[in-house]
Amino acid sequence: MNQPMEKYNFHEIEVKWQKIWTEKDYAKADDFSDKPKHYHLVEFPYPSGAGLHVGHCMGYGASDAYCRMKRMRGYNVLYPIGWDAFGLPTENYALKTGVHPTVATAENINTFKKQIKSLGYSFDWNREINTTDPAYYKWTQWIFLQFYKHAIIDGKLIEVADDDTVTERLAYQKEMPINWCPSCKIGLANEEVISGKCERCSTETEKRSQKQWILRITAYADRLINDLSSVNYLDKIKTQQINWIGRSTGAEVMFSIKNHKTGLTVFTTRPDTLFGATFMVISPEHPLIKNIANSIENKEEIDEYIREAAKKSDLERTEMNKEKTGIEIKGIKAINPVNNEEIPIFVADYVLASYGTGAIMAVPAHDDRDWEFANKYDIPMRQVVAPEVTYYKTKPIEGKPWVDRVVTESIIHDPRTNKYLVLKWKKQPWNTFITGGIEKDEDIIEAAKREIHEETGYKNVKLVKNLGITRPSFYAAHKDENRRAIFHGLLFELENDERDETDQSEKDIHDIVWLNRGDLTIDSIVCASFDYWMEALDNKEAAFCGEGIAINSDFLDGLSTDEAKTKITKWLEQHDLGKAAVNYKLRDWIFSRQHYWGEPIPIIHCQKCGMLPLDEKDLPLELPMVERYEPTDNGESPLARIDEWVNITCPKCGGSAKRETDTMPNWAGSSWYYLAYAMQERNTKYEIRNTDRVQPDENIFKQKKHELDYWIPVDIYNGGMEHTTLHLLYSRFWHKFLFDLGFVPTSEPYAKRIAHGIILGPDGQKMSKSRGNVINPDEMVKEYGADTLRAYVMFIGPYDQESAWNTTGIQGVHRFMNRVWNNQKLVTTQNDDKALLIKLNQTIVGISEDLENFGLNTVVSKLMEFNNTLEKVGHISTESYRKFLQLLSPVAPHIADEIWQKHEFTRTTEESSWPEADPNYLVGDEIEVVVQIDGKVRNRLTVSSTITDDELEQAALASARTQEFIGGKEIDKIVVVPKRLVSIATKG
RNA sequence: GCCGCGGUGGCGGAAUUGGUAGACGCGCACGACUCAAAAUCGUGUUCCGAAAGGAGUGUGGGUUCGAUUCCCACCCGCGGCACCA
Repeated sequence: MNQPMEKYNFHEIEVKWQKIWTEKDYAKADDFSDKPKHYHLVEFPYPSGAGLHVGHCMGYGASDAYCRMKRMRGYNVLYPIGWDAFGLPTENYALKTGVHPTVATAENINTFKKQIKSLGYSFDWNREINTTDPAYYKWTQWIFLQFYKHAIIDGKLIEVADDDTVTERLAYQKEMPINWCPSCKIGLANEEVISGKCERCSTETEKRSQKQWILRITAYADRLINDLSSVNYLDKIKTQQINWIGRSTGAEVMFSIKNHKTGLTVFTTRPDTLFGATFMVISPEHPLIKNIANSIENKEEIDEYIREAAKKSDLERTEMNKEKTGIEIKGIKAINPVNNEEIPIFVADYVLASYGTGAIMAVPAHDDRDWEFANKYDIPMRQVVAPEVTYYKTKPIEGKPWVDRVVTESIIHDPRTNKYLVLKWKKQPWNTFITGGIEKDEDIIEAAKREIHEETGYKNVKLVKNLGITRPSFYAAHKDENRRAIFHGLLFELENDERDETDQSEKDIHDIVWLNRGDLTIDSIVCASFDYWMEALDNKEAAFCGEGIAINSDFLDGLSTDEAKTKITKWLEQHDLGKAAVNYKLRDWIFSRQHYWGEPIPIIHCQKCGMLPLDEKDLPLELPMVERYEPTDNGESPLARIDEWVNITCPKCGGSAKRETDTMPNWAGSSWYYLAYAMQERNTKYEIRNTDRVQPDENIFKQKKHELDYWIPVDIYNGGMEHTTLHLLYSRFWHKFLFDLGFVPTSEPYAKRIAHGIILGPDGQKMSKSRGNVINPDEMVKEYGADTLRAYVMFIGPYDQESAWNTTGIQGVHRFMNRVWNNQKLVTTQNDDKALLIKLNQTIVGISEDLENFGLNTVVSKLMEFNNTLEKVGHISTESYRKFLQLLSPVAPHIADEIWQKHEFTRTTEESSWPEADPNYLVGDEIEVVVQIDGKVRNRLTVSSTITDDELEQAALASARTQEFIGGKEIDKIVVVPKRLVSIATKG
């Protein structure tokens, strides 16, 4: 190849190879093979009018590189693509232009397809799916019907008869307040409301009551948490799922209401604090208000508050969270079942109707929200948990006996001088507050006063504040024992100077000193509870929400929080006053939308027979053509306007009936699409259509059982971080349901989930049209080529982090491609230099590992490093060059194939196998070793790579430079790290 | 507030079973080519210092022969959740 190098004409090369790959059907996955399978899923795009986004390139390019490598390694790879095409943007477009969504979708898909193909991604187009294709959504509807026809009872899936109106179906209809977006005119799932605003248009949502279809995802809540332990997701994703489901364990407690038969049941995670409940709160929507309306003395006031609360949008309610409001229900009292205390009941909107029982017992001393509320409305608090403190100055000593005590610790304040009294000890270098043990049955205040009198002589002190109760552990040196003590902190005020002479024995021990607040510090005073007392002293106390030791709680006293929870729950169960209970933040999934462009819900409403599922053989229930797409103002779907579609005869009684007019949400079609890919090898072989050989009693999942058994689970699911809660949770839920039905072989759909970061605009801001910082992949392909764009999005930064687009960065990668192209001329028949062979083999090892771990930025940098070495060495053998092209091929497949072909290798790079490193060429003959002296690098030695530790140590010491830095000092220690370094520590 | 993640040159970022900090790329400087520019190629580029040397991975402490990596405390940034009892 001595002719002058022709220019790197990437455009020509890329078009050429894309055509060849398509003709060869290179990416085709085979159902069943002797090869190991790899099912690699990327999130299928929503074909919007805006076209492909560089963010898509990030995910698809990374996965494409991975899949190409896997194919070279001999895997039967399934890497499919399709279209998640139902949804609002297309409907809005239709609304504006009158173009039917089907037409707009087809156009958009065309554009997307062209763009995706221009990037050379190796998708298996034989398995392309489209959620808006009736052949596809037939099965989305079919799965919905299965939800309707089944229930989970005692953890088991059972079938529910059509006329059964009692059993709780997995799909059910219910009148309920929904989040209504007045702009989109659509009901939103809780998940689609972001801090009170519509996820799509950011309009404030309203509450609206409407009949809605709901999927009972909560029936799977525990499994959705527990099964996370069996999958390989990023911890971040697992945590997000767990938090979203929000499982809390605790107890339900029944409070009775004085002079009423009705009770009030609450859910609490802290039943151990039951003795500290000083009031109760119910949500404004709570039925109790209706049930006992006649007993309420301030009914009007309450009604007004409820009306106000109902008017508030979710946004207002959350914004209001700075200041809690509420109102006491006068005329009724609740009775605390453990001590029969009468406590007031409030209505307040900080308690949510939708969580737990919609009512709480309020324990202001141990809950921030209750604390705030009690403070505002001046409700008494009672501490029932003492925080445990281990005193840092005198830590308990293992092996010493433990002694329990109850102690008062008093701080005396003199308001005239604003100083605090401490005892300055004579024999010990410390100060203390006035402490003393409490005798049996002695009043705490009296005991404290007695102690104050004994130790200071002051006769007239007045208790001004309870500083709290703590439970410190410490070592008491004078008795040589460990102590666990309940400390009562008390603040007294000195009323006058009237004082008795103290005993000589007291005078011998300590003096009395008055200090300013500023001189009371944790170091100057021996006091285990110092921080707690000072917080209270400075009026900065807060609810103690942590765990500790139960106090003021009768039979729970002395127990740890965990022990107390167990004991009180048992007690409640024994007395039929409550039970252990679990609650979730996760709500059931509101599954209906009042829109046109979605899957029709296949249900029939007959006046006589009630609700009926559409017969499965009548699926798919196709969307009718309409003229107008606007949702109706009363919130009904546009389908409700088409009389000839809505009105049908009841399949059961033959009378008049109506179709359900709600459609499914955007999430429906994507909840099972990965199964559809696996069930559709090619259109010629099998089409998912109701017109072909599906028997009435058969379904596609049964027919395609072998294919599903072969492909499922998805081995790697790569997508955006933004879908890691909702879509992932929904599809896991559907999959578990299908697993229960026996249609899929695993309980989890995705063995591994990875997520890529987003690409920001060059300004570091999220790309958006309005900011004008959008990078168009088409333009990048035109200017630099697909290979450069592919390599650049890999090189841009760590795969899972967000990164900003850098215009000069892509130029740098393009320069690399050009250099790769030009370096073809360096291929010779000469033998390779050893240095090049070593670099090559190290690169093979490094890239293989990095690709496997999605360390894509370093894959590219390692290719660059090798290229740099090649340029320095100046020549490369054909054999080594082939290996380099193979390593390059997943990242930049077009240029790799083109050069490969020019060098007249048969087959394409992809058809070749992944190179193996030669272990003989991973380390050179000579290595550089570092000598550290007293922790600093002082010397570098070039030694044989076979050197032993002893030889290395000797070589290090023998070096003149080493000796110079040791400078005659005595050597304390020498550490040799084999073939890496020698560390010499000198004395002094 | 709670949970999670992170903080390394002028910039994006490499390197963690503790073992040469700054790979690779960008930018910048100088040089070659050119009438000139762009492109390309070469050399250099953590900071201070002429050098010897010293300092250095958010801050402060600790463990160690040795810490970006481990431990403690703190500061800052980002992401998620947010009155979930």
